[in-house]
Amino acid sequence: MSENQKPKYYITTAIAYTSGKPHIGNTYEIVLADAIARYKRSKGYDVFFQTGTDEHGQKIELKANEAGITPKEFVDNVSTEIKRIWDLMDTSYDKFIRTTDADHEKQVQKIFKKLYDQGDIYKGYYEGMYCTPCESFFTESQLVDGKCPDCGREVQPAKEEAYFFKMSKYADRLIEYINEHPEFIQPVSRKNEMMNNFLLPGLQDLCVSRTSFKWGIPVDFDPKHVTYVWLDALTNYITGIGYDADGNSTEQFKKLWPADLHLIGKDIIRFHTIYWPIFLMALGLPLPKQVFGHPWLLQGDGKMSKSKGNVLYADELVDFFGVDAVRYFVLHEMPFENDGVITWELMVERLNSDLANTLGNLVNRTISMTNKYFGGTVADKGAAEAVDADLKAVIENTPKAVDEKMDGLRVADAITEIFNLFKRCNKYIDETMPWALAKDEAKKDRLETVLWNLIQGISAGAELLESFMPSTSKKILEQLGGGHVTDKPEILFQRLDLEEVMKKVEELHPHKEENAEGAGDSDAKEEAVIDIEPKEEITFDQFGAMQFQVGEIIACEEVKKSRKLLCSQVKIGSQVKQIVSGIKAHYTPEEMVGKKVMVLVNLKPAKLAGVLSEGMLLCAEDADGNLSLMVPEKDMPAGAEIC
RNA sequence: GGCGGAAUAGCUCAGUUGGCUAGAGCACACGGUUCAUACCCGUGGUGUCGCUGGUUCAAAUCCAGUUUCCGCUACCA
Repeated sequence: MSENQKPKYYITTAIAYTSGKPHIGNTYEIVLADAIARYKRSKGYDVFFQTGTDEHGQKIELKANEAGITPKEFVDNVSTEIKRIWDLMDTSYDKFIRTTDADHEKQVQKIFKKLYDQGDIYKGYYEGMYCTPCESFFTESQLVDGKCPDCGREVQPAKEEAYFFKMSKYADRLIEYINEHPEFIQPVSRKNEMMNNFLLPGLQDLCVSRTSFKWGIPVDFDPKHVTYVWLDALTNYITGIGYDADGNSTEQFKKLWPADLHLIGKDIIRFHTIYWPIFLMALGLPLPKQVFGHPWLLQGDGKMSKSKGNVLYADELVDFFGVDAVRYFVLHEMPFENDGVITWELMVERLNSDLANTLGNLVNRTISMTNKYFGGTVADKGAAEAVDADLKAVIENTPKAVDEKMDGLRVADAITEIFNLFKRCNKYIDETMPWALAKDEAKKDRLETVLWNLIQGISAGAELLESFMPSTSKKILEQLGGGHVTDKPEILFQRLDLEEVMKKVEELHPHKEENAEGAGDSDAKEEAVIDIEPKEEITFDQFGAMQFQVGEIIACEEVKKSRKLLCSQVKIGSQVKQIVSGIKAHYTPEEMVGKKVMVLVNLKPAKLAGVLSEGMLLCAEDADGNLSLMVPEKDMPAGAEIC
């Protein structure tokens, strides 16, 4: 079959945002995509697999500033690191695109212009409350008690020039498309969320330019604007394969587009199933065939947090377990719809149970017997027995079962099918008892046939494994050698002792215990360091403008309509103020009553969830969002000024 | 508040359009085996299938109500 006759398959991952080193959760996506890409290649598809990095935006501009380097230097570093990890994970991408690539930037500018010229993008005003020092717009609802959520200063109603995309124009066509293509959004449960929350209620036009930061692709006909992230990032899927907005797209583009699968995280489904299809409609391009919003891989012991030292990185896991074990884990442990969990303990358990015991030991015992009984070489002697039939049936059926699972993107289930074959091989050994056959010279042919069958079974499984654990697949096939096995079998997966692993992990990331007693204190303090974005210096007058007093909570109840709010009656001097606070998750109304707390009293009253709030209770917040009310260290009367 | 999903063995979950004694993996226990990385094979559950009611010859499965958890969203920290 020539290259041209092969059906094409274009698969992409989301491009990784270059704000920092990707953890194992981010790394999962590229491994999943790689498994699918390798599988499709094995099925005879002409696969093009694209990944890359998303490198623009205000956050990166800020991070680069902090680091004292230019944004370009910053993203060069991070992008290199990301690529290093993708390579470490043995992923077979064909193209690694960067949104700072010159040809991408040029096309984004042309796309912007084209959409503007045809009237889909128009110049309008981004209206809202503006904080001058922060150079940022906020909607009324984003304001914290009427002030800038970043710096807490006054904001002014203002409008900023911005470009918008007319989303509503294409909404009906998109609704129709989604209804006619039920496979477009995967898993299907996400389809309803998009329909009910966005499409059916009516789409808002999307702001596609910013003037508040510089690190982006300038709008060439209006250079004080930079292209806002989604128009810049999403278009990588077409610019990376040679799209040209003037109609001079490459042959490669014509062959590959539309994409067969966009593999993305569940958090960005909306952008890929609403905005991206609409951009494509506006450009007159066909829509991608499928968007799969995969679930997340989460830490077992609570939220990932750098201060807890429990962030897992792919390269670290690889140091302990090896590339294929990590690939196996993330692929096998990730269900189709629910989030998966990864911990050191689970990782060790999978490695020992599935990889070392079931698979590694199987290969090892088979090679050992082949060497022991036949000097390393066996052939099919045709001494079949009834018991062979079932093994052969499983060998024959497993590829079909894997196909079925992979067609539905059920990667974890596909791997399970392969391991069922290995388990069947182990059972076959017990059924045939080669060591017993070996004692009877008359059964030599039978023994050789058994080992031959076994090698066939394992080899079949190893071949299927190529998509998921490429180097293990290769190693097994090499060791088995199609009937002439190696005389020195290499241990594929060494069993690990959980306690020893945990000890090493402990050395690598000293775990911080929660109990705040005695000697543990210094550690606890060290981990508790929280750095927040420093705000601009203020004058004494500005400080003086805020009035803080001690307030006594005399009554408190839940705000029924909300999830987070408590409504307190706070006695301050001779008056009582009603204050609503978002602390339901941390305090019960009963606990609140009687507390004397620090109150910002001259804050402009605001309605929260329809309830009037006439001030603010001050709290300390840790890295995990736990809140603690500020109370006076000595008993003070309600109304005492805090200064 | 709106829309949707989930609740099944100690743990993680399967259970298609209602149908025979409700399943798998892991963990645990016991038995077998010795080629092998103390490995492999087999056997083992009293599970009120969240709770209450309803439809039916028959409900884990369908309907109504209820509790808890989750997702998206809104509002809001």
